[in-house]
Amino acid sequence: MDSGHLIFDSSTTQHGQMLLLGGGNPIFRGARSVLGIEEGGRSKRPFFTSPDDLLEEVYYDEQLPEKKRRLTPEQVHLLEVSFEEENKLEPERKSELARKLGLQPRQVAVWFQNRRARWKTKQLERDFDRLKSSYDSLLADHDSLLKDNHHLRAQVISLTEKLQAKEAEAAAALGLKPEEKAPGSNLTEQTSTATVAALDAPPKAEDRLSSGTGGSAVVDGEGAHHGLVVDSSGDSYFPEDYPCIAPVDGGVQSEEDDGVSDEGCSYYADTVFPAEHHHDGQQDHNHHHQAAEEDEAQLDWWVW
DNA sequence: CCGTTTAGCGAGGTTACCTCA
DNA sequence: CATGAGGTAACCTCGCTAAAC
Repeated sequence: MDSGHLIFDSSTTQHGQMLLLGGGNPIFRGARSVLGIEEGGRSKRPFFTSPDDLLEEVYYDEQLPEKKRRLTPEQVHLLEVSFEEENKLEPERKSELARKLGLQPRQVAVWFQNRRARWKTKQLERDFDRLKSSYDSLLADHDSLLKDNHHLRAQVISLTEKLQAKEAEAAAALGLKPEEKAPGSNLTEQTSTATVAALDAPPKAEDRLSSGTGGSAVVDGEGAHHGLVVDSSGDSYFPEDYPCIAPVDGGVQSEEDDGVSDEGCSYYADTVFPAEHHHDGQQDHNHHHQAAEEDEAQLDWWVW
């Protein structure tokens, strides 16, 4: 099962050292041949069967292992087209492609393997960018809300003080003592107290999170200006045009779809955002209250 | 049926070659 | 010309699966 390294196979050793010939003849340095690679690539690859082969002019002329060659643009184009159709390669399609392209089936298989790896790398980069911009937007919203809150609180205090002064004046005009309040004056106190309390209190979980009105407290309103979307079901914080991001709730990807799908799906789904931030019908209903309490306890959500 | 062997494939990681700035 | 970086073909290892025995 192990790869059969022939003496003159220039494949690397376990530590990446080259097996060089005759003191490291540069001619054969790294000459990983694309010739004679048998399907499967784990059986013997017929490079030089004996040292004598190397000394023959004919071999040099005709059988010198090819240096690694880039595929031609035409070959790459056809492979790309095929990859677009399906990023996995069935044996039949592999043979067909190899025949069309004049390549070894093994080369086609290797190209698809590498292509999937490249696709995955790019996809991860795209996902990272998306997540970062979402995070930045949310952070900006959060900062903005904190400022608003600060401003409103100052206003409440200021207006309350003015009202109290007016009440004192009214009481004086009626000849009442300062500790005696004019009729209805306690209403002002109650109102201002309630207002400040509202500014102090952390928002209810159902206000912060996606709700029936279609959005979180953060994302509602200004969030929309940043292209952020919490849709009516609260499934995703990703923009609507984000291609095929899996629903966060129950968004467990199938085995077949393990992030390497050709569908352009994100690698991130249920691991990115806490599940409790998304509605999930009955489960959400059952845990809503508890989750809200935990949120309030754990998050420094309402910071002055 | 059940365990073992074999072969193929995919993911993840690595190496070495090639190209280009 | 030398060199370092980036892209990529080819490879290795490991795990999994299915077919054959």
